Amino acid sequence: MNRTAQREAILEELRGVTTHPTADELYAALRVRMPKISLGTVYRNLEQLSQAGLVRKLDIAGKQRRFDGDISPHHHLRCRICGRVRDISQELLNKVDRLLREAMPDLGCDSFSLELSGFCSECKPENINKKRR
Amino acid sequence: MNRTAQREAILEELRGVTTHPTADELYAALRVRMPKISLGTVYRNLEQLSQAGLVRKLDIAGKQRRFDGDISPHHHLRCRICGRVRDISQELLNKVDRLLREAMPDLGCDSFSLELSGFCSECKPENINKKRR
DNA sequence: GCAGAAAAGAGGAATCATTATCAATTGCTG
DNA sequence: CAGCAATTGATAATGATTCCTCTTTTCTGC
Repeated sequence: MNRTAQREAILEELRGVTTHPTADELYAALRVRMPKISLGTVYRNLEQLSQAGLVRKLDIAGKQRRFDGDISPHHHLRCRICGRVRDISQELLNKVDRLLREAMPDLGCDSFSLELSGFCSECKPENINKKRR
Repeated sequence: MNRTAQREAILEELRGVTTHPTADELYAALRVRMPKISLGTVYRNLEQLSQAGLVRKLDIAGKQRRFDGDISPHHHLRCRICGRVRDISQELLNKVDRLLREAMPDLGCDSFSLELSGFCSECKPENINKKRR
C-alpha cells in the first residue's frame, strides 16, 4: 500500500475525531484542506484502510456506513433517531460480553460483536414530538 | 386503512414465515400467487403496516431492510456473513436487558433495543474460507 | 535523478435499495 | 349506485456506494 497525501489526510482526519463519521462527512471535512479530493477516493481508502486493519468499518444499522479511527476493541450505541454513534464503556461491555458468552456458547468466543440501538441524549423521550421520520 | 387483497397477502405471507424477509424476498414470494403485484406496493404496505404496529420494521445493519411479522417484544441476531436474522431467546435477553438498564440508567428504561451481530450456524468459523465478501 | 511498472487519483457512469409520482382502479359510505 | 378518498402498478427519481477509464503519482532499482 503506497503512501499518498489523500490516504494520510483521510486517516488523520478520522483519527482526529470521535464522531464515527460517514464517508461523505469525511469528504466534506477533507475538502477544506484538499479541495480536489474525490468522494470515490474517500470510499476506496476507507475500504483499504479497514482491510489493512488501520480503521474500523462499523457494521451497524442506518443507511450510511460509518467509520472509526479507534481500532481498539469496543462497542457502539447508535441513536435510533439521529443516527449518531457513540462509544460505550468497556466495563459495561465486559459484563454483557461475559453474559452472552455463557448463554450462547455455540457462537464461539470471539465471533460476535454487540450493537445497541437507543436514544442518545439529544433525542431522549422529551423530544418525542420530533419522532416523525 | 382500507382492506385490499395485496395488503392482506403481504401480512399473511410475512406472518407465515420466520425468516425476517426483505421487501424483495416478500415480493418474490407474493408474485407466485399474485403475479401483478408491484414492488412499490410491497414497500408501501410494509411501511404502513409497521406504522400501524401490525408488523415490525427491523432496524438492523445490512443493506436491505428486513421485516418481522412477530410484533411481540424480542430481539435479533444477525449473521455478519450472510445477513440472515434469527430471533434470540427471551430469557437471555432478560438478563442482558437487566444488566444494561442498571448500567445505563440515563437512557431510560424502555428506550433501547439490543442487536447482536455474529455468526449463524451456517457461517461458523469452519467456513472461514468463505469470508471474502 | 530517471525510466518503467504498479498503485492510486479524479470524475463520472452504473448499480442497488428505497421512495416518490401519477394516471388508472378499487373500496367504502351514504 | 355515485362520489371520493385510498390504493395500485408502472416507472422515474433519489441517495449511498461501487465501478470504470483515463491520468497522475509513487516506488524501485539503476
